[in-house]
Amino acid sequence: MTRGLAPPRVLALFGPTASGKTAVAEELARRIPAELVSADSMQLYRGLPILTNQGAGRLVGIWPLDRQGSVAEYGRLAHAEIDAALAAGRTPIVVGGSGLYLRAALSDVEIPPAVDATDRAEWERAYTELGAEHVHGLLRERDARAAAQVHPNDRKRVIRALELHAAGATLVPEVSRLWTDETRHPTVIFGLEVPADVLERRIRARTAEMFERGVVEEAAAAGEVVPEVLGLEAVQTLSRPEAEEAIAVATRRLAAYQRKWLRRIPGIVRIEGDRPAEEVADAILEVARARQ
RNA sequence: GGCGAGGUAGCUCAGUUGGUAGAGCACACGGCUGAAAACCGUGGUGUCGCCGGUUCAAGUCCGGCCCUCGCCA
Repeated sequence: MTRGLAPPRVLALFGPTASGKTAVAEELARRIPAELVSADSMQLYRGLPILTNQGAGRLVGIWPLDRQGSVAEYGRLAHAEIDAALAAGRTPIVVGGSGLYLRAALSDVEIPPAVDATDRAEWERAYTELGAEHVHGLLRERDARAAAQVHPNDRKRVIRALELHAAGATLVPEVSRLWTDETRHPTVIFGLEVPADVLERRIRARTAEMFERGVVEEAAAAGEVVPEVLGLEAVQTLSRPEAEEAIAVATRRLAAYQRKWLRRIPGIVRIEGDRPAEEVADAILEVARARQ
């Protein structure tokens, strides 16, 4: 089979860590001319390929570990990759487990602008010196809608809302387009879900495998990094059994978190059960073609 | 066998002069438009090792037993 897909010109695959996204994406790429585009906030970084489960695809390992990336920046890169693939007659398959990143890749929703770093530092100081309630009160006077949405203890968002207001923008737009089914191109999004016990087994196996593949050396070489990568500190500071346990626990929690995002994505087609990647890939193509 | 320490939530542990069992982590649910594997909110899930005694009232005091760890034999 060599033809591409149209009108659903973009496919997206979402699912928890260890749900088998990567294997399914690779099966799809064998069946149609495709380009895999990662929608994973951690795989963007270069230097921890084992710990972050990097596979093939665009937007994998593109940033050094000492930089602070952002969704907005990722979104622009993803748009360019998707459009380039389409221009080349290939089907972009967006694969990832970060819900916000997936939406940034598929939609053209503008994520609010950057602000002056000194502004942020000032709000940080105000938050520390005057207290959460006081600063939240300032936000209520300036942007009541944002204040209603953000808890006073949510330091990051209170500060973000204040700096956005100062820049003439808002954290909470009157009409949100982020979690709608709007996409830049006709798109079908698939959500992979596997039973909890299967996921647990795969997480354990994958964690053990990381150590076989040399995650300890990888982590030692990385040193101190900007993004908070799951398990990095554990691998650097704990014994292997302790680190394996810590990573398995954190990965299980991450998978639960990703399941929440999966349910939040509008129009997602859920594929459930513990099925071989070939079978899932066939099912996905069948649904995608039915929408042509 | 003797001496010592201990047994309380899934885990690690706190619990004062006896007065409605509680922290962290885990877990569950929810929020989250420059960090999203981040951040924030809510929730205690228990035969206090077992049996008996004292007491209005026992995780707490008394007696016996069981189990774990350490040291000595």
